[in-house]
Amino acid sequence: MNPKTAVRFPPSPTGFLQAGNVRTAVFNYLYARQQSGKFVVRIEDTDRERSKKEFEDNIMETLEWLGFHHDAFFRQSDQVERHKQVLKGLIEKGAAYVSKETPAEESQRSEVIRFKNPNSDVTFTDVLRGDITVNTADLGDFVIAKSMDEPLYHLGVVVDDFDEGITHVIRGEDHISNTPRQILILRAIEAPIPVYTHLPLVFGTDHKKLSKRTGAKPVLQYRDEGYLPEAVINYLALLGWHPEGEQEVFSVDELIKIFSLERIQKSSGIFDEVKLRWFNQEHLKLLSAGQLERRYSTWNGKNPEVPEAIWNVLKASCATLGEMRQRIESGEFEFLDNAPEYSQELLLKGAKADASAVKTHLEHVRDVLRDVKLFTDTSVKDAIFGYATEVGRAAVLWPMRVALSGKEKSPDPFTLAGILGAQKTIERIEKALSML
RNA sequence: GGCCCUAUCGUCUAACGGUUAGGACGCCGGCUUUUCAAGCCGUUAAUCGGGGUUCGAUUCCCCGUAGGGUCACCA
Repeated sequence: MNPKTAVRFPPSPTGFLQAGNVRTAVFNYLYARQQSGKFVVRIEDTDRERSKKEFEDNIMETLEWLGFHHDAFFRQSDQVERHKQVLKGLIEKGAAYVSKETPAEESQRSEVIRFKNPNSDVTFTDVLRGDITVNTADLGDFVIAKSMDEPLYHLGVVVDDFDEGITHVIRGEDHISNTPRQILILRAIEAPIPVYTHLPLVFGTDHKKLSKRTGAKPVLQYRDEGYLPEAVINYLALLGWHPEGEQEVFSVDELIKIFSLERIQKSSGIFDEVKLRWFNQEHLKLLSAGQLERRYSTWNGKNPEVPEAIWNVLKASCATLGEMRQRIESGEFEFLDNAPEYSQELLLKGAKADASAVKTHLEHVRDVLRDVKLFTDTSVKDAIFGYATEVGRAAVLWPMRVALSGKEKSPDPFTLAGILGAQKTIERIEKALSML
């Protein structure tokens, strides 16, 4: 670990983690790992009223699923004594003061701690946008604590970032307007100013900041639907950031290697679930049949009973593990174990040939297959394909496929033959023959 | 409304000031080992508007316009 770089991901446990939050986590994590720096997770629970344990659990479970392991973890509520100490120092210096108030609302205190605003221009440098100057005068003497024991957000953030040695603050651009007042506090406690990178926001299809209301799902729901964490990370990383070149599918390790703050986009992006699906399917395809089966089993909690070759079929037609489960559990592949029932009509439907011709073809196929020594999908294909091409592929392949599957739609006949093996394949062709 | 940020195909994006403005997703079409997929090939589609600067602006500057963010004793 390189102490030169430290970043943090500080969600407040007032809601579940959705794609917008998680993308911030992705950028922070990628940057931390690339720099061999420290990735700090901090639960911002200074608002005791709204903070809920279930949300903290959701946050930690999401990070765990993504594989974003932290190098340090703490809750802001554990730092109250430290915040109190800083508050005292600030008041002694005259940088803050206890202010008597007339509560406008019932929940408000008659005494709060306000920061003495110098009412000046504050300029900071954003990695993406360059210098940003804001006049803090219209902020007034803002409240930094409700009481000595109840620090508020800005105070907590600044002190905790300082204590953790945070060097890079990578957060949503909705925090740009918070930055000047945080810098004011930073100066008052004589803490170094971190490098700021304000990320463009992630919008929903309504072009508004992603939120629960606008249909943002908890990211864990994508896990439940059968998305792979590496696909979610890949998609989110490319939402608002782009490497050089035209490659889009990357492993997490590759992303860590090539990520750069400088190439982050300045304008907001819309979360597109359709493209996420595509990324997921691409990552699914990267898995071998064996790997896929293991991932599926872990995800589904039990071992599926389908032949290994089916995983390759599933990969070509499903974008998520959930879709695979649906296909498997619908009984679609039961025909592999039990000889299928079907009508003569279906057997001839796509053959573009009459019954007697089909009969001749299937007899030929049967005879040829009896002589195939090493019975695999490719050897079956080698044995039959030339003949099929000669007499018309549809006339041979369609009935053969129906004979093996009993279905209008299925994997191709060679794949099926390979899965079923010589005996079953020939038996099923015999059965079809008996129907003609 | 004040302050701040942003602006390339529907979406994600590429393009040291000089490209027929490129790629990806989706859509549509075609090809194929019949069918459903996958794969391959192709089509459709964009520089917000107006002024500058420049031999030359997607690119730099200004003004509009549009979108967004933020203005708590929330974070």
